[in-house]
Amino acid sequence: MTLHSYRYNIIFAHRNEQFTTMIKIGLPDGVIKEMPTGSTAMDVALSISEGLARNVISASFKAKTVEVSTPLHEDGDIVLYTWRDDEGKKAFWHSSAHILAQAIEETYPGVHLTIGPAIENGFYYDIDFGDHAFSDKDFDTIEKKALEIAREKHEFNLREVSKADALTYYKNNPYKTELIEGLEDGEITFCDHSSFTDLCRGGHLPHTGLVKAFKILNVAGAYWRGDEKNAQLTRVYGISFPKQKELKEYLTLIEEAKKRDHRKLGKELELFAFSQKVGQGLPLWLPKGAALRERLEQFLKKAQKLAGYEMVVTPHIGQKELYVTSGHYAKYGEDSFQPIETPKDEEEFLLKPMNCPHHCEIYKVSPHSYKDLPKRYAEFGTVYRYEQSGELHGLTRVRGFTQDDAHIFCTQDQLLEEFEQVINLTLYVLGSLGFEKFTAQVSVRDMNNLDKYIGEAAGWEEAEKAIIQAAENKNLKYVIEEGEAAFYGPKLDFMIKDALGRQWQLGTIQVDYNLPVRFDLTYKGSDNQLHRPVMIHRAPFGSLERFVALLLEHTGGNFPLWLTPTQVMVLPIGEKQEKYAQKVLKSLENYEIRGLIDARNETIGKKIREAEMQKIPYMVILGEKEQQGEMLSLRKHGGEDLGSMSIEDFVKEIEAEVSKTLKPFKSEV
RNA sequence: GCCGGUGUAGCUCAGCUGGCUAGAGCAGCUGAUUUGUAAUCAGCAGGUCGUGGGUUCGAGUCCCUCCACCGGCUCCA
Repeated sequence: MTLHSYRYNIIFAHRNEQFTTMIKIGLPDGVIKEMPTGSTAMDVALSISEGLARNVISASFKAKTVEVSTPLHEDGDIVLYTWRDDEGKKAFWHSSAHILAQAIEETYPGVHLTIGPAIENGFYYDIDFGDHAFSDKDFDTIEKKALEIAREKHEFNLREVSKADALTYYKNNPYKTELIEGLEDGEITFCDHSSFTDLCRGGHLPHTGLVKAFKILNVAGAYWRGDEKNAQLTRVYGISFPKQKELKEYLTLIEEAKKRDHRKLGKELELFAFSQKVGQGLPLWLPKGAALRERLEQFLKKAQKLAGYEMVVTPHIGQKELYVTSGHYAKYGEDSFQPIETPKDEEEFLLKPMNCPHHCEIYKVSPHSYKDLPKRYAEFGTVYRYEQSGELHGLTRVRGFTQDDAHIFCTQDQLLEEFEQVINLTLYVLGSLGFEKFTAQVSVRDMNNLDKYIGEAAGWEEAEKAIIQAAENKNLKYVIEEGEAAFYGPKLDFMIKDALGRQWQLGTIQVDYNLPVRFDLTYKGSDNQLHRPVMIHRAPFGSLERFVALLLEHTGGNFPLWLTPTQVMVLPIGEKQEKYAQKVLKSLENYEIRGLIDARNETIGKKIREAEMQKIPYMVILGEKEQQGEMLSLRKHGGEDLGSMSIEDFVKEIEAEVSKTLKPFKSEV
């Protein structure tokens, strides 16, 4: 059960804290329960839910304004927050940001504080340190100081301040002054604790003492108000917890994430590499990585063929004019494009940053009738974008990458069905690769700002309806985001959650009303008139680079069996079993099972260890026993011993395992 | 691009405040060993200490330039 509330003054209470007034609690079934004076936060929590009580560290009461999802609460009712609630965490970390600010200000007098909000995991404070370069050497001092402040159990007190008084208080701080300038009398509040005062909207712990663990995670540069034209501040990230143990758990989680970092795994599993000499952001795919890509491509090609796509191939460069026509050149600016030098300066070529203009030109090669639509052109198109150096990140952000791109040209009437087809294909792709948790995000126009969108309103409306209808028809869990549409059309993105609960955007499907106009694409309708086709961009993987990165982090390197580079490692125990090992491998290869033999003169323990580290799903161990019985002993990655079995049974085992994730694609909607 | 940090052998890392010829483990090579479910033993080889410059009697260590990487910001067709 979650209680939602908005606009309140939270006062956190310790679980043993007694309430001095009679409290009414709204229960989910609509019952209002009255708690006598003197009840503790724990009592109250217990009457709400047994399960919740264990987590209660705090409660708020005397709320000024409380709005809840179900109309159970009246003014003055209690709203309980637990450490597990988003609101509770927010208050906890918001308070911690104040403590951090105090610790820093007392250590480095003269710094300018700016803003310090709670975030999803912890909090940060943006600070102008002046000449001091705040770095990890300073963390220790500040952490100790913060915990000292916490231990003193200072109360947080919110008070209203007039604009004039606030400006006077912050006359030496240009940032706070700017913030206050944007506020009106009556909406300015200061929060005091200890000797420290900060401009603050409210929402706090009752006192600092609840913070028992405090850690500064890192520092980073951040522009004032997020604008790169503004001064750059130092952003100090921190996290805090009510228990030391929880901090430890959090740090362990971070360690876990580091182990799954695709850059680390990519190196360890010999999938890809970078070379300073080749250039930054330009990945080199090693044999195992290339094989993985190949398999992904074949997998998608097969499904796409069934879904009626045609493969096309377009060059890696195009004339500048092409991108001027498409509008991309004006939109992204020349700095994003990579020019090609030509022997004579007569023509200007650019490395291809997207495939769509090329596909539009393919569409234009011949005239089209409504009878041959939809046209679905697919290409594994490698594109180059000159990303700023600081934005490059492993395989997720590179300067050269291959999109599993396709463009569908269809009539407005076909839009709904085509959209459903694409969702169908995307779901198939995600499902086959083990992504089970996802939601869809439908991005539509900002209805208050219609000027920024091009194309006819009627078409937009239909497209937005079609997308939502398609999402409904496919039973997707979706949210509608107003104002998130691209200027040229609405879109649907899949938001997937990886194994560590991190959100990623994947498998985008976009409707485009812009390019068909810019390239003057037409088809002849049944009325013998020329009409404008609608264009759909889609890429289930997004790019192979990004997708492999995501897959690595999601699976921790344990790919689905059908995809993994080496499925089986055959391990003869001694020299005498080498021939038999060859025979076993041959039989497996006849069933299209990918295996290798490790016949080195090493102990079986060592060979197993190395196969384990390479995350190879199956290890086949062959000794004298197995050779005599024409059997094999099977070990699964992770140590599970599957005992001995015949080759045929092993093949069945693999085939069963593969078909758990990889199913044939069904093209009907 | 911006702020902060890092860069030592193929990989992971040690090398304190400047001082003999820069170390270790793994990987590699050679030899012994022919092995039963996560590291057999021994020997050998391997480094312009990211790059260029500077300070110093002396620089892996201090300073500057550039390059790359890492954490963020901004950006993401």
